[in-house]
Amino acid sequence: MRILAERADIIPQLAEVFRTFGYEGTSLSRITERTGLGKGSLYHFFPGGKEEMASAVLADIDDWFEREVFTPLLRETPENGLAGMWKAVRCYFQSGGRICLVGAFALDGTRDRFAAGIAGYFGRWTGALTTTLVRAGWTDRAAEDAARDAVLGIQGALVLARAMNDPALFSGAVDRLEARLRQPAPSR
Amino acid sequence: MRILAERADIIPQLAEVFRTFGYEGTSLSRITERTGLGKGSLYHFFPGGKEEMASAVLADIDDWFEREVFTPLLRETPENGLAGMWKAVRCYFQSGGRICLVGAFALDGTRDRFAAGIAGYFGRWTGALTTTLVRAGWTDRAAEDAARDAVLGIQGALVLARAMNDPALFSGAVDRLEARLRQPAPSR
DNA sequence: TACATATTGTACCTATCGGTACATTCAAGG
DNA sequence: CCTTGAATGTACCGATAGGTACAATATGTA
Repeated sequence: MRILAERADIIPQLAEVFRTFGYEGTSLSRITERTGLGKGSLYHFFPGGKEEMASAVLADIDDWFEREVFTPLLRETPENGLAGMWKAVRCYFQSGGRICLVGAFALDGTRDRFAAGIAGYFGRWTGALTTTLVRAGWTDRAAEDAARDAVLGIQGALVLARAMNDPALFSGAVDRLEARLRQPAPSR
Repeated sequence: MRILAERADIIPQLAEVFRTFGYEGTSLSRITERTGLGKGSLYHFFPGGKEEMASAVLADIDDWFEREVFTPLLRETPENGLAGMWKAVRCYFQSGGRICLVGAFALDGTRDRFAAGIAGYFGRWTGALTTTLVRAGWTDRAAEDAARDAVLGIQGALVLARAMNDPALFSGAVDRLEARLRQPAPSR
């Protein structure tokens, strides 16, 4: 067994730091402070420095969603896939207590640095959700709109919940988003 | 007439810098570069430095929404108030080409610095919108939920549009949000 | 024109930024 | 053991961060 750190162990801690302070607000000294790892270790695991650290975090998030959300959405029945997605979303974002790092990075200049990863994450999410809704009987157009509205609703709920410092706001919004995707043919 | 700068002239330029780089990513040198004003002028108008600059920008945004959105919402007929809000939203966010600084600040550590202002902005927005919907015949509960969903939808649409680098995505989402508020009694 | 005030440019300060170099320590395999 | 390579701590680098001090300049008014 290893006592020393492994790259994979560090990534969740890095993610928390970036989530807390944003990309620009995250300094190496803050990373050291939160992870207990000096620059020596940090640059050993991530020779590309801060940018590679953030990149690794994004890739890790991407993997998690691919495994826990996107793939189930496409492989299981639409009902199970959707149920799994909402459960995963509530769990991952800790009922509104944790923000989406990908969304946060998208808003400022950090986006340019990770444009491909950010667009890929949201593209595959809305894509998988659209496909699922079509399989559930929605028309192509309605499914695409509804998928975007769901994903964007989650992001907006995270913004609003954090702005108002009220995580319950996230839970309530997610309940309504989930309900909206359950009616097979949209009434509007 | 004055040739030298006035505080009010600087604020929109400051807003653009903060929008582009975020609070932490905005350095004094970048502000100087974009505004053409040296540290002398900057600290003359904003003795509190960067924090006061961002604070002034937030207050300016707040004023604009108060004047152009919240007040009309409460003073005019619900139909006119709502129509005005959607027009103002499309215009202000430049059809998805411009993000909401208040929402961006809410997501990272910057929130703690401006917590009151950020919560106030979103609180007054959802509050005015709730009141308007009640006046339009919605039940209290449905109005409150719908108001939150609309505001959060706008924020999420900005995130998604920027993430996908597709401003049209914002316009489409706003069309649907507007339509959803138009049906007096929600079908669900 | 002369004065008072508002505005601006220059020089400088300390702290910290991201990053590098490298010697040291550690764990495991032969 | 002893070697080897992964992992780490320490010291350091130039650049830039936010901020201050203050002299110089511009402006409106008497």
